[in-house]
Amino acid sequence: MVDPFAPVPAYIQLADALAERIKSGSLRKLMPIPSETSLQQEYGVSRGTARHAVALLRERGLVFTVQGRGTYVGKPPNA
Amino acid sequence: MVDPFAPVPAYIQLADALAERIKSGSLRKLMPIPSETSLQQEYGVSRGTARHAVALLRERGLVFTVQGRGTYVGKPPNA
DNA sequence: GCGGATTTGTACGTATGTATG
DNA sequence: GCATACATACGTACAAATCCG
Repeated sequence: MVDPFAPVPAYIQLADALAERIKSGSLRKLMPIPSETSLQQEYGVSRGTARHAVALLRERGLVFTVQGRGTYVGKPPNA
Repeated sequence: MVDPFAPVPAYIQLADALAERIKSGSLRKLMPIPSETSLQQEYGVSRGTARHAVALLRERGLVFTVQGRGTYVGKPPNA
């Protein structure tokens, strides 16, 4: 759960939490991370904030996203 | 003016239009690009879409942003 | 092929916080 | 104090892609 009163923005807290779950191995390579709506409920944030957090992970190269499928840990298999 | 019916998203149309204005020299280095609210009115999009477009230009290294000041063409003078 | 469910993508709106001038 | 501008966060709605029965 994200702390809405913390000085660090919710989307960063969420991104860090997910990065930790990946680093710890609880989310493994090529496995899907929770959907945006799941993150919304699990962490008590809006979908926009969840999307923002996932976008950060994408910029860091930790995950890749496929429309209609989901977001996965690691780098895209092909291309 | 952005075409909301075009297959290419509004924020990409806007980013491309701004990139063109920079490339053509109508927006010159270290000069501020129009504010988000200006872009909003000039191109008939919402502020969120204007912000999205500017974020793209930032990722491409075409502009840099200073909170409370504005967004400028080129790279940050210092640092 | 079709329809429904799921998931991400786009676009809009509003409110509030923070920083600068 | 006020105006401007960016940052964060919430909400809604619909589109597009995918998957499955």
